[in-house]
Amino acid sequence: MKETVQSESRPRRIECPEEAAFLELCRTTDLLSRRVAGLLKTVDLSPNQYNVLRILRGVAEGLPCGEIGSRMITRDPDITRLLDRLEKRGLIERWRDTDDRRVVLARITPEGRDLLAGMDEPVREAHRKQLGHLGRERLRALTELLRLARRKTG
Amino acid sequence: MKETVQSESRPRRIECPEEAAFLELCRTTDLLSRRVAGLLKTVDLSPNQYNVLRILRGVAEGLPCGEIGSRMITRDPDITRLLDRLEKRGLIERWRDTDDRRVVLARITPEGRDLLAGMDEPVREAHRKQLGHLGRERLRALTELLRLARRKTG
DNA sequence: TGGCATTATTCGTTATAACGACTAATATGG
DNA sequence: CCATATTAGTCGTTATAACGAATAATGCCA
Repeated sequence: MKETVQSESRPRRIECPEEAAFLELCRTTDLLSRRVAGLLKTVDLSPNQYNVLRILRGVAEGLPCGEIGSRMITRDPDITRLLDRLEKRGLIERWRDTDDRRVVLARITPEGRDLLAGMDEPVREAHRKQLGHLGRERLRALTELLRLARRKTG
Repeated sequence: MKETVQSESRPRRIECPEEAAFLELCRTTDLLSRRVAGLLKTVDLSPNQYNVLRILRGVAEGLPCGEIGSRMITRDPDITRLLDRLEKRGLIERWRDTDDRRVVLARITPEGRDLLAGMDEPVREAHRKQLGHLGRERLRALTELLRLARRKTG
């Protein structure tokens, strides 16, 4: 006879498919991110700093701080400090917009661009090593499913 | 004529499929995790603490600290402190194994179990809201792809 | 012009992750 | 029995995310 009420031989949680997907998502992202984080650490960049730089690399004219914040879902004060650190290292620069003098624009510097460029190949290589075995078709499917997952997030 | 060497009208990085998948992975996990993190904060649990509790819930007999650490890819000293906090709140308990007296086993307490149980429905609900629109078939495909992605991680 | 909204900043706070170096207790194998 | 490995723990450190409250500068609108 079993001990107590809830000690079924296997107190298995029934997992709904959404939860299962979420868990796999976390595990996978965690695993993959660790390697990238390791790479970034060799050049003293936090994942968030790296993200900001990559965002800015895509926008030659520069971006308002608030815009960066909203892309990263990070609050203004935290963005300010994040940018402070990057600016101190000369990886970005900030200047006040001439039109609307409330906004401060941030732009990646050539130094920042170089730093990123140096990471491009190692990062890509890491991704290939970690995901390459899926093959082109599955990668495409995965990417598409993820995009779809975010699409209509309630 | 364009300004400088690298100012193609769109300095678009060519993205390899692995990298594209990785980025989608990060974005999606980030988005979904935030909501869960918000839920957890209402009961003062960090995502990691929540993870430990969930791991322990699955193992009635308890688990050695080192085993927890390796499942979470976290170092021993950090696990110790993580468990400290949980033990202080009475959510887990630790005791020395009788066989191998070096190992300390951790087990979730009824209080911990209750706390988790209280979160089960809200968490699941959140997942359903965020991923339900994919539908059963796509969820299954996504889960499977992710599992596959981790399988042979180089 | 005055009042309100927007944008960014400054300051302070807390919790946490992550890392390194070291110690203590116990096991194991020669 | 001794040397070494294993398992946890202790201590200290740093960086960071995340949050709240408040301020400054500017734009906008009535």
